[in-house]
Amino acid sequence: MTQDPPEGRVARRQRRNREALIQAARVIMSEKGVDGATMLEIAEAADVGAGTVYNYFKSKDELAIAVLEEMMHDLAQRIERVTDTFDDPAQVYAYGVRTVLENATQDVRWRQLLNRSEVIADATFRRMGPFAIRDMQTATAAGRFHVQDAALVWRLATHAIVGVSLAITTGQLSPTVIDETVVRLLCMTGIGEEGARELAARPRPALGPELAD
Amino acid sequence: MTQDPPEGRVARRQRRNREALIQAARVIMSEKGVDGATMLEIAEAADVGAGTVYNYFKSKDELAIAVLEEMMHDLAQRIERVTDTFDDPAQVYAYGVRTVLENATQDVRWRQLLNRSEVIADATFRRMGPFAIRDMQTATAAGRFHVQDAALVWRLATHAIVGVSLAITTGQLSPTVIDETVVRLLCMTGIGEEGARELAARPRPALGPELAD
Amino acid sequence: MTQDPPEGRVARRQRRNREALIQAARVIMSEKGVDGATMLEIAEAADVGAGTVYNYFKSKDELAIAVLEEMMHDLAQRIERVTDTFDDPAQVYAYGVRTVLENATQDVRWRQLLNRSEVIADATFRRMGPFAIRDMQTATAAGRFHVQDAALVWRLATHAIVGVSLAITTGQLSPTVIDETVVRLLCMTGIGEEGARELAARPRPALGPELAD
Amino acid sequence: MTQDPPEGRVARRQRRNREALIQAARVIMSEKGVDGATMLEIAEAADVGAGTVYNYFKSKDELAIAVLEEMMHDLAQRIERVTDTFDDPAQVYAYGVRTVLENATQDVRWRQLLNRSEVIADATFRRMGPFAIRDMQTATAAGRFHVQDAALVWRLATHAIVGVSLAITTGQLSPTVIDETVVRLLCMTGIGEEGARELAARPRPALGPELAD
DNA sequence: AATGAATGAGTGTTCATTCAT
DNA sequence: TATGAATGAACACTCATTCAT
Repeated sequence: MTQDPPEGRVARRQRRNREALIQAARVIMSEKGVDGATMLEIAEAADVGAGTVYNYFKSKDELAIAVLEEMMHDLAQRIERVTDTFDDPAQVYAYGVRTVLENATQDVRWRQLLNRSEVIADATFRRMGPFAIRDMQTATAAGRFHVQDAALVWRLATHAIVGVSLAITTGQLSPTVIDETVVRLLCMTGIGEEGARELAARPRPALGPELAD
Repeated sequence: MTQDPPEGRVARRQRRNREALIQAARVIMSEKGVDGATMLEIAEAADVGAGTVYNYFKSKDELAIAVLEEMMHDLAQRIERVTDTFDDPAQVYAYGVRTVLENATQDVRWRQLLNRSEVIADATFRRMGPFAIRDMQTATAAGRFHVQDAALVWRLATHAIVGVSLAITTGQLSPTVIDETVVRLLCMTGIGEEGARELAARPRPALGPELAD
Repeated sequence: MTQDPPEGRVARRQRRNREALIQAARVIMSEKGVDGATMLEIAEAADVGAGTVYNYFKSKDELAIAVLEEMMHDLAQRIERVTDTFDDPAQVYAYGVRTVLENATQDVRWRQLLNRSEVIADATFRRMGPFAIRDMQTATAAGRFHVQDAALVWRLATHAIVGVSLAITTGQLSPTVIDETVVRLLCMTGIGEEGARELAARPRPALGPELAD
Repeated sequence: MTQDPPEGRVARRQRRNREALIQAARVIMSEKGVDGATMLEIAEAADVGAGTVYNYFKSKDELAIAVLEEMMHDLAQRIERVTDTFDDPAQVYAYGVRTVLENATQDVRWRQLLNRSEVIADATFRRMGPFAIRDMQTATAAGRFHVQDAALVWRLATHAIVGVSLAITTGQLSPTVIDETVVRLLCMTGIGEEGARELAARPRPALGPELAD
């Protein structure tokens, strides 16, 4: 009964470097935007050589994507922490959908990070998918939702969310459409319009603060 | 009986150029961000030579500011169009404050346009000031507000709005603070907390669409 | 009856710059190879700013192609100077074909300049085409050749030349195949094998020296 | 009764690595040129780690030299195979000189491999020297040549060959000088101009193909 | 005032080489 | 000795800005 071999020094340094790079990029890119951040300053902030960044990320773009995914991971955990106490599994999913949509709309960094919707949608799908899918399945088991292919529903939802949020942040849509968007996305779970409206109208506890680095 | 002395050809072309440049920059910078937009492509879109831009704007930064101000001007007009029909002058101001705050929070372009809060606050103060100040004075005359130096109150409000919106868009504050922020800003007019809450709670008609270029 | 408007100062400087760049690149790239030459040293040798090079050539590659074409142009002129005195028009073409082939094989710079055969073949086709085609047509008119579509024959010849020379310079073929290659290429003109052999066997005056820059 | 002490596993692997590296470099550098080839891809093609290359070659330059020498070794063997059947020992040397000159002129890889003449001359001197010197001595013993210090003559010849070939490949000399160059180099052996011309004029069987890797 | 060629500082990225393991 | 992660110098290329015309 051996444990995992106690991660060698090299592997440890690599993990540290990778994380340090993502954190440094997260801070700097959030401040100045992706274009404003230079690879050199990120490298220096992470205390590695200029070329080392490219041992971990093939390009600045890939680093930006890693930062985006890290932020999504964070968000997912903050959502978990709130929904932990919910009794109704359907409400867990509803809270998640709403929160993701609001963040996509209001956290500039999501857009500042990448201008390409597909990338954001993809990251959202992959990083938050496990939770969303689990929630839908739980709610379906509890008889609240009626979803067969939860992954598909989540795929549809992420693209819809990103598309709408893009339209809002570029002034094509008014932010007031958020409420109705949530209702429509909940309808996709087969809960019925009444149920969807009721879910969407429930009071929503505020999200905890962003995790420190 | 002549009209305004028929603006000479030169002056006409200059106005056209300036406006064309702002419109071109608005479109391109909205799409690609300030950094992503090049002065050359803006010049070409506005159908002027590369160097000509600098006859109108001292730098790319100054052009971005002009675009920001243009967008604020637009927003002010769209607000006017809605509040035109309001009976209560206090509500006019309340609607304006809330709308500016929501836009500052949700329209990425404001931040994408400039990273410096002071500049945004300043532009907001100057471009929307005439309306806001007028509204406060009207409401004061009607006995709803009690404001002596409306310009000062508006100055305070703009900096507060921009600061809070920055905190929201960078994840330091939850978007849910918006409601309370509006109430507190209304309190500054001397309407009293009860009145502020009541004003803030009134239904808000949606803003009209952005003006075409 | 006006002359060409006496080329303005701008146009003059531009021509000077372009030529200076090509000459500088020709010298430096010949010495160190394309990869070994840096755009900055070429710019400095041509006495222009680092960025200016890109006003004339979209990329280093394009500059290398321009140098290649310049060298072909030179070669064409040196061939002309020799063949000027030939009586037999067929011999003019024969001399040209042989000389191009020998140069392609022996002047490292052609290969050092570009590693891509198609580009070399294309440059050869375009820069020497006018001469080669004219020669074939003259020889056809004189009853020596029987060529309908001279451009096509020249197209075939250039690709064949470049392909064979590549094989020779990479050691796949022995340089001794050059003689037979010339004969076969001459056969394409319809002069018949005997005639081709006779043409190929004639003594060949040496080419003059490369033109100074 | 043991043979050569059965080269230990270590020594065997070392020889294999060194050879594999040279072969890999030969192929890749021939394709892309020295600058175009990266040490990493060479290492991978030879199936060793990136750092391992430096246990065998101090630098990329030194590896390129090793490749050059390997190619010379090859060439020497291919020459041997042809001259094996020659009766006149003087002709063996003559064939060798001519072949080296032609190759230096026509095989781009020699120049692509290294830009410094001295290095090429040196490699030629060392790798082909044993054969050339032996041939001169044999021919002297047979009364055909009159050479006292064969190594010196070969030293002179190699520098002359490389110098002329450089001039040809850079367009300073016409390839037609090759014939006369061979004659003059043969004269250095004391065979007399007549003899040299006669030797140079003899038909030359083609070289066999390059050895596969 | 308008033009667009010239400029050069600044950036992302590559890669030969080193070195700790 | 073999490894491959780390390094940083070097380079192609972009683009805001200037300035001669």
